[in-house]
Amino acid sequence: MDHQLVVYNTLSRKKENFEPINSPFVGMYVCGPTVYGDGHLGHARPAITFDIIFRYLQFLDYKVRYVRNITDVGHLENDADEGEDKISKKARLDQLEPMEIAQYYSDRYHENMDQLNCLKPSIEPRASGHIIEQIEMIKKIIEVGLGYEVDGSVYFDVIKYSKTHEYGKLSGRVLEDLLSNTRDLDGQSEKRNPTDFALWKKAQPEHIMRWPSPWSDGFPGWHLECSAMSTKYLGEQFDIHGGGMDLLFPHHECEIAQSTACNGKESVKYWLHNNMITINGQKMGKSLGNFITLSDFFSGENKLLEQAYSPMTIRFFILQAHYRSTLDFSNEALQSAEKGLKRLMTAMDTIVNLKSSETSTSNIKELEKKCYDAMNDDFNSPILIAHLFEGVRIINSVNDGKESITAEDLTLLKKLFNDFAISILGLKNESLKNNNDLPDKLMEVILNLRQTAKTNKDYATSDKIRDELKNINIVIKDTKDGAVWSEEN
RNA sequence: GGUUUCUUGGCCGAGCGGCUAGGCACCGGUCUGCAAAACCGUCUACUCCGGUUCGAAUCCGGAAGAAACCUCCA
Repeated sequence: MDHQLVVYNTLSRKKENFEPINSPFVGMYVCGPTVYGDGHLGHARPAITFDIIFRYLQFLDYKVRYVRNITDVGHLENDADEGEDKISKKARLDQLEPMEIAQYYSDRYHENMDQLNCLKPSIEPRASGHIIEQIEMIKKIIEVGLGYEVDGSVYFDVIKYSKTHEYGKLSGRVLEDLLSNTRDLDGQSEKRNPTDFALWKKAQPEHIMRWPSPWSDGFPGWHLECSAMSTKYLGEQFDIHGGGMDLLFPHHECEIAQSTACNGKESVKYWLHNNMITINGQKMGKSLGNFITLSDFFSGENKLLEQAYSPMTIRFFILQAHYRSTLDFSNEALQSAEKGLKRLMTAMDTIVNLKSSETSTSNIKELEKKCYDAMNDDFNSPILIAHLFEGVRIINSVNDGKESITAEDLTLLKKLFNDFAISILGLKNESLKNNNDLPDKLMEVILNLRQTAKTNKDYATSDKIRDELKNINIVIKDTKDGAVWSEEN
């Protein structure tokens, strides 16, 4: 089957046919978290967005190398020289080694990602493990004359770069505007121009995270790691670079400048950006302090939450909106997502026992095509989900005997749900049926019923329960502390 | 202030010039010991004002409102 996938490229602001540089191989780099705090709902968005992109590309038989970094080198909180970085600050406050902070929060992040059923990236490089690569990159940039050193720090010369390249092409910014519109310069910058950005920063005495370099003991600038690590693992040119829209400027713009300066050519073919999750119409973010952590969602322990929401509810909620649209958080929206997901999952249980007939009242082939079309149109998961609900309607109608389906169509329908709901959208049934605790929980109910019967001296019933369980090799033994059960072979 | 984007029914959320998006909620019905589920049906839309067009939620112009980025943020 030949499916033309179309993706929206931020660089061209258009949908483009997806054609890998070196098919069937696809390289995808996504900006990961800075690990100095618990992951919140906003972090789930890119993770899930690029998870379904990863899943779908693999489903289309591409060989995908998916790289998502962990930023464990603290970025400066502000551009002033005496700025402290986020990880160091947290470490100082908690009296821990910065790497303890980074380790703790990356573990938490991974746990959340597993809960959300996000596949692990192929490579998850850490910035701190690639200091050498970053230093080499700075050397190259200085070599080509686009980096300059001032007192142990190295900056990228944006003005000079823009003479031969278009700085601002990704975010649609014009350098002159940037220069005239930059906010207050916070004084004492060593930079030649306010638009220049740091490649290497000399560490102040109190700065704990530091590495040696030809220029000073310090740390790499905050855009450099992505350029260095994407080049290392995906090559000088690769297919997809993803991340949140808030990273568009300056982060990704600077990445382009660095990589281009270094490699002499554009490195990324398709730039993909997910939109923000909002709360009361405003972006949910760390700096605004209006975020709700993923763990809070799963436990329900947050003032803003009326109840707990399972990881799959969160996943489904996010997938019900297109990744390039903002998505507004509310309890009402999450509750309807929860119900919708349940309906979908119930139908997937129903389909297993569905009976086929001579004829079909629905066109499953066409439904399948619509599902492919939805995903091929820039990963339109909400449309895909709408089509899956059409499938749900069919399943329920057939189950009710109001519609019919042939054996062939039934097989196709099962495959459709398996492919699109499970493999591509990465949904999974969280119901008890797929829960390992189920036997224990069921036996508890049965043993309680039997105990009630015994208390009522209804020994016929209590014996019947014991005998019938014995028939399926479950043995009940009455002990002083109550009944226990075990499996006999 | 600059750049970019958005404004759809009770809520969420698709839509890219003509065809019911979908989910949740509501209402009516079928089914039902009760409850739930399921099924059928119904009802609420395209911020406003102009224009292009046989025809616009969809294209163009204007107005109002909102957001993101311009500083770390997914």
